[in-house]
Amino acid sequence: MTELADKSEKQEMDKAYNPQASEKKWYTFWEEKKYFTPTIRPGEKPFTIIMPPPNVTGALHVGHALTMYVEDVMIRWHRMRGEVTLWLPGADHAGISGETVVEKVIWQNERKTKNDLGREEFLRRVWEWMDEYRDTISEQLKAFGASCDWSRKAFTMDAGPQRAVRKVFKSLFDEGLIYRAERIVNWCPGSLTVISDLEVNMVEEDGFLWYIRYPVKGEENRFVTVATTRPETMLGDTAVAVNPNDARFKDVVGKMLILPLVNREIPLVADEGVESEFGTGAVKVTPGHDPLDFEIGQRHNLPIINLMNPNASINQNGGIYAGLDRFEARKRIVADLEQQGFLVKTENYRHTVPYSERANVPIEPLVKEQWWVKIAPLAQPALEAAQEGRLKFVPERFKKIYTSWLENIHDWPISRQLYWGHRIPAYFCNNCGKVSATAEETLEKCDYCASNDIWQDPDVLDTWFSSGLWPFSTLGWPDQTEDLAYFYPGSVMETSYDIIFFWVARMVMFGIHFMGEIPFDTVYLHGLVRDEKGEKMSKSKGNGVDPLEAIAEFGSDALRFTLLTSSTPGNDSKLSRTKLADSRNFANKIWNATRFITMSGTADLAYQSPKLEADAPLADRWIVSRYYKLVEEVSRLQENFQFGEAGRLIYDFLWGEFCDWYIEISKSRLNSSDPAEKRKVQTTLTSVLEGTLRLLHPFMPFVTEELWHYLPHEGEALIIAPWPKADSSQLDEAAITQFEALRETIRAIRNAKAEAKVESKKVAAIILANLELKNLFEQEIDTLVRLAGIDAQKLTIGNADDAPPAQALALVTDAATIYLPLAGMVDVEAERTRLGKEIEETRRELEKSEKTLANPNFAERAPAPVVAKERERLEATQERLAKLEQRLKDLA
RNA sequence: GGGCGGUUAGCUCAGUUGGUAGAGCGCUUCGCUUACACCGAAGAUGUCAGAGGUUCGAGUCCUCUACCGCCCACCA
Repeated sequence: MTELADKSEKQEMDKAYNPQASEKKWYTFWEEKKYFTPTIRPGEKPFTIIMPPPNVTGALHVGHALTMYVEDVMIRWHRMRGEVTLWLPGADHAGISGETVVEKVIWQNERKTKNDLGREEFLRRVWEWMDEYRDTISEQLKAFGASCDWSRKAFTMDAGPQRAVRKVFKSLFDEGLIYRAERIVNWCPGSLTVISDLEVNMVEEDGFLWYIRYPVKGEENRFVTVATTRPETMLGDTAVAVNPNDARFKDVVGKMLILPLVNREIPLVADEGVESEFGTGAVKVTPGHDPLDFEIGQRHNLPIINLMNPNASINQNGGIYAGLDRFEARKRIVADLEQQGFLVKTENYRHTVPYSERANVPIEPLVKEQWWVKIAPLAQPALEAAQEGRLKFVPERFKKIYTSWLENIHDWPISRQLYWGHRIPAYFCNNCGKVSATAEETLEKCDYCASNDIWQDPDVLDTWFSSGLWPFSTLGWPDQTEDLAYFYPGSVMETSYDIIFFWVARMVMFGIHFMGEIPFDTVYLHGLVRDEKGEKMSKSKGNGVDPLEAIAEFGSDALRFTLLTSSTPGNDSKLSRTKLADSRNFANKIWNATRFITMSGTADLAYQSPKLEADAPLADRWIVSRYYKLVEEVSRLQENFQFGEAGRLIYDFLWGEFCDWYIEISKSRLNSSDPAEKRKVQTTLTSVLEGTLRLLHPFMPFVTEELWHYLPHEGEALIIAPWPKADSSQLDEAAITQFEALRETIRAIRNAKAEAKVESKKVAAIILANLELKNLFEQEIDTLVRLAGIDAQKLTIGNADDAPPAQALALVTDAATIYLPLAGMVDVEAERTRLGKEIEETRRELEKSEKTLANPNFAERAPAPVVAKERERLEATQERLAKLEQRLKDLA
């Protein structure tokens, strides 16, 4: 290992950063050194993130990449702060989608369905698939640079989590919080299972509203007209309902109607649930296939007719329509109604249709006996945790979304008619007819009559049931393990905002119920990653960015830095190639900065942290001060989960200040004939860079780790190097303002040269300034000469009141007045115009300042520092204006 | 029908205790200065969606409006 490190120290650096070479090398190094595996230190509060387990249904997408990067930023940061840090990785068996994916593959290869194979064989195939893809996912996580503890990796179908699931089922069953009931459920005719409301998407579609008249029994030519979007369900109508306050129907309520086509008698009932304003005010009631109708049916004791086969074709209860698909039946029924004179009219109608999220077909509401979780007793404490502020949300607005969902929560149907998943640990007894639950792998005999003539429920549990236990099932629960005691509750739950209900809420409910504590104190929610056009990435659209491809082309750090800096918490972001290229360039920039510094011969330099030295040159004091400011800012932002902003600040510092200015300034001192002088500047260069690499490490772990080993350092790896401490004793505010003056001067000269299109690289210059700044410029002659492009022989630094030269460009800054006596620059007229423009601009600024200060309320109410600053600004502007005006006068 | 988010330079977006608008890309003009052309220097461009309000002062707080997007919801 140290061999590896030594090698990078000695090697001559390449001209450009090569991510591929570095990424594998360092990940292996970190892993072998076991940096990802925390050492439990009793009494110390650890920082813990349980990774949202990706579905084992294929490769990871960019959304996963963002998840991992955000979590890894937190993890690496806390690890560097010296905390016991655990990031526990895992994978989810993904119930329906897992089953569907494997079904598809088998169908493609063998033209066989899961039923052809049978439960056992099918499950064997699913396991094969899962084992393969779990490895793929692990490989991808490694490519991301995820510093998670592989020794603790978990899978929702592992023996441990399986045991946890049974234990929870059994407990809730015993507490009466899991019950079995016949209710209306969302049936997915595509995947042939029940799904929860959360798995249903409402899709707006153009459809029709059909008006059908139902004859009133025994009254010639009297009808009640209903409006419906689903005429085919009329076969299962067992009533028509109207609002009890609807005067139009007062005298018909209670009478019987004749159901057209079927000729069955059904009552006209009055129910509050009916909106008089809609349609005709009368609604057909199909308790077997509509949620509202089901409720009306419950209230009025209406019979339930199930019309559909599992694949949503009409069953034998549909009479002559039996065997038809529901949409085919719709056409026929409408045609028949029309033909027989029952169809009053057809209106175009835009409405929402419930679709199964998984199979992308309209769901079919139907009545089925299912297992349910009675949710209110679990939801209440989860709600309170948020309301009382124990559970925090980042960004805060999601708290409201979370609480309002819990306030209106419905019972949770948990059975799924699948093979793949946690088999429901409930057994039916053929002898006594009762049902027993167990926490064991199998149950031998009925809990009630001890008969062994029992059979297990064939269904499995909703995948979110096991996901909800994730924060403690991964730590060994129900056993009281050391991990569980130490790492539960976790610190942050980081995930995408679209699974607050599915997952976050359920973890909180189960966590409180079974562990007595919320499973984490902070929920951090990131947004969706979209494509360049802002569209949601998806496989079907083919617009998804494959993170591995992006990594291959730009590097893992580039993808990470891009995703982290182009988003703010909770907001969606767009990913584009130009952004990726930009981040790659940044990695290359710091690579080359390091290369430049080390090429000056820093190999034998002893490590030290950036140090402010009173007698050091201005630039040194400046960059060290700026570095410590950065440390403070970045740490603060990390604390507040503002990773994007933190990353951007480091970028700006490294590129805009360290490289553009400090390295440039350092060049002449690196060439100094005085070895001590060279050492000094090298020390500042390496120490500031080393410190900044630490700050950057969570944002670009690979390149920073690689570069760190080329620099003087302490310890064996950057990943475990201590996070820099902010230190106000290392701040020299004066150096910052002075350096600013120097920068301003250099920029002014560069600007003037560019605008005047000066050919020669070095120009003559006369800089006039007040005493303090004059001294500064004299000390910084070398910097001025080199960075502004001044001929050292033709530089004069004088007092503010020295006589100005006649033939020269005049540049007025707050720091100084600079004269450039440029050859051929004798166009007095042009110079006058230029000065005139500048005077005009300065006057505008002055006016603004004067206006603010003239307002008596400003001085009275604004805080003193703000007023003082405004005064200073006014004075500086006045001075500048005076100088400009003087110059204009002199030219005449 | 409720609720939330967005609307800032041509494009993509920052801008968290309210104090005279920023970055990257793109564009223009220079430049192979011994780290980097995945580079350097200089430059241009904003009624911060609109209207009102609070305030000495509003991109930032409040109200309303418009457009875009999302979430929730049993008008068939």
